[in-house]
Amino acid sequence: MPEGPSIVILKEAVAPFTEQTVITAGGNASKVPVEELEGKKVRSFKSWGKHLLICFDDFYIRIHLLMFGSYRINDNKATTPRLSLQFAEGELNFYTCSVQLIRQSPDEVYDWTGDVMNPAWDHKKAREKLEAKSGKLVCDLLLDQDIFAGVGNIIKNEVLYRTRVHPKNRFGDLPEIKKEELITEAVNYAFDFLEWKKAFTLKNHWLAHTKTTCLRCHLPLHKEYLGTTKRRTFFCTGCQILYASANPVVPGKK
DNA sequence: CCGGTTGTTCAGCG
DNA sequence: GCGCTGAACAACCG
Repeated sequence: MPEGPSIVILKEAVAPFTEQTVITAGGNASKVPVEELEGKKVRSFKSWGKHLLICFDDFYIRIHLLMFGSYRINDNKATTPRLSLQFAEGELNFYTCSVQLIRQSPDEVYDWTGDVMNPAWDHKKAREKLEAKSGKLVCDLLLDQDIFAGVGNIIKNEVLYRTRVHPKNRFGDLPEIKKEELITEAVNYAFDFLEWKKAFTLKNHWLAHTKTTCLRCHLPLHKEYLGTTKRRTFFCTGCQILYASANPVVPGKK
């Protein structure tokens, strides 16, 4: 469930527990001293990219749902939660996720301007970070959480399709207008994703992700595992342009 | 029933 | 000590 917009939905769903005191805390997140949460008040819920932050006075809990994480609000599953918080009026359960207790303020840890869902998102800074990594492939850069925190594999595929950019372009080889579009559409698509996910219609809106035919060209879509992390990538070689490289990669050389 | 995945971390290597 | 890569991990869907 976990790209940035899904975490925003989670953050909104748990907001009613703000300023509530944890009565009992449990779970099998062995590294987290859960008993320390008991009797403490949740001051706020924040999100950064794919992280949900449960903020207390002197520390915060960082939840990352990874690929298979799930949660239940005022409900539970048969399995042991990684983290369970019981309040006077309800409970919060997180399963199969990464849980960390961090004794810092989120402001000391996170660059809010790098989160595509955050009002503090800074397009210009993203552009600078991209220029600094301009030799890398756009399919990798969109997944780079230091640049586009919250963007995941679905958003990556859809943004590349929308902007008609071939995933194997190096950022530096894109024309100026495409460089800008890539950044703009990463944010636009993330917010479209949010609205569609809330309406339970997200999948209906996929144009490339999991698709086999290009809606624009009616050509078969390619499915390849691309980039340093070899993630599933859907693209059309008819309308997603691979721009000529100013500095071609020499085979056998980096 | 099995294969595949909306993701990250870390060990091991050069 | 670094940067890179591949393995490991996980649960649910089709």
